[in-house]
Amino acid sequence: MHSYTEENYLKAIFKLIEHDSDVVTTNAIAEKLKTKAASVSDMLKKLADKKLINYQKYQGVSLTAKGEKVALNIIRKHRLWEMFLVEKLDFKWDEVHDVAEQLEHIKSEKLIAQIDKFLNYPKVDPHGDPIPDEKGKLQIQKSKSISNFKLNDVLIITGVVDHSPAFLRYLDKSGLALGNEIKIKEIIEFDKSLQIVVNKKNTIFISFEVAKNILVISK
Amino acid sequence: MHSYTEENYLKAIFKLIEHDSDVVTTNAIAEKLKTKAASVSDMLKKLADKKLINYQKYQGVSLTAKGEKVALNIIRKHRLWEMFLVEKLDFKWDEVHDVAEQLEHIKSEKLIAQIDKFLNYPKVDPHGDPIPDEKGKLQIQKSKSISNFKLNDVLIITGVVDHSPAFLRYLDKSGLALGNEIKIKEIIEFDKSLQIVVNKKNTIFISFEVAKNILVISK
DNA sequence: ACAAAAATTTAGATATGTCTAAAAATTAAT
DNA sequence: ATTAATTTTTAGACATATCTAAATTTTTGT
Repeated sequence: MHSYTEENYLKAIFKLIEHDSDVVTTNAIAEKLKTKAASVSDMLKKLADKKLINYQKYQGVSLTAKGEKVALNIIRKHRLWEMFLVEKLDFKWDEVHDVAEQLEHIKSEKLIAQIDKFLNYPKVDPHGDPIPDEKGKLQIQKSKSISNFKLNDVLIITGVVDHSPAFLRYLDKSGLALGNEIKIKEIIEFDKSLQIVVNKKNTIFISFEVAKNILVISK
Repeated sequence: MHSYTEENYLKAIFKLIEHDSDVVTTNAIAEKLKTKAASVSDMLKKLADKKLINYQKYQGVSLTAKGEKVALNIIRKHRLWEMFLVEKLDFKWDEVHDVAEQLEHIKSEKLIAQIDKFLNYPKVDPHGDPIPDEKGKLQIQKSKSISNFKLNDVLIITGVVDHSPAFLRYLDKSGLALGNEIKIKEIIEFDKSLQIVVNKKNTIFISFEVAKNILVISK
């Protein structure tokens, strides 16, 4: 079995690789886990010994098949727990992260299988992130951020990039939720900020920064 | 905040005091936690420094008010999680212990409050053990084991002393469940084993050892 | 291509929790 | 009441995971 800490390192590496390059640097991991590069070096050595990562000194790391399996399992558990908290225990989507960070390390095959069943096998979590299946299969997200679209495009909100409570609360306040339809009404050339119509009703302004952090698909 | 290990020590001390004497010995704790007396001594020093236990070398330990509060909170979480597993996730009563041992250490006030609400504020767990309230108030169990009663007494099963899967599965197999009515039909003098009628239907034999481990109240 | 800057690793410490073996204190027995 | 047995504690190690500071490697800039 893997320690709490090892699991967190594998998850961090997976997430850093997922969106960006194919290799992760020591510093990037240190920043993500709020620890120091020296500590990361130590742990990388340990994970490499266990064949969970591909690691050569100074050359960055990637996950082995074995390491990726562990990471995906943790992510599966994290996202199912988030779903459970929101769907069954009335948590808001900006409140679930820290608790799910703890729950994801509970070791019990049956527990997570039953949670999955109890939730009726959800495909995405409350932030629109896909939930890997028992085998670690992850559905590819085909959504892009709003900033990739053009005037008059009609889109459906499917997810968020930033998961911070501050950002999620801003979306709540602005009436932007998963599943909402938005239409790009105006694009300000100067700062790339946008005017959008939400659910054919309310017109609001969002900055380029916000637009980059909202994931959508064409309607 | 207290570490996972500290919480387990406090819970163990509480449980050892609960039924037996007013002071616990180092060896008793070591046996309960499956560790060595030397390790216990080290930890007791630490817990005493934090004012969670009353401890004088060689004289055994008891919990301070502060330590008892922590212990009761862990027990509350453990029992609520057990209830959740049985009621909502179709776990059997002999399957919940190990998972609840992990879940009880999750740190989130809101989480446990919501689980409590979701279960509609249960008073006892699947084994009939009382669930402490948010303030740590524990309802006193007035039940005794079957072995304390006499011929022709009619009783209701309210709990179990032994929580081992082996014992619980034996009860399932014998048709003995919480809430069942039993009548003492015969007491064998030689070995104190009993013949009992369950729910006015089935007559079964149970050993004195089993009788000691089933808690009941008079009907 | 070489020096300077940045990133990464190693060395040596610290903190937690565990262990074995030895020492000390308590309890039991004659 | 003194010895023997048992229990408990201390001393010294070990494993995990972390840190700071120093050393090393890689990357960048001219």
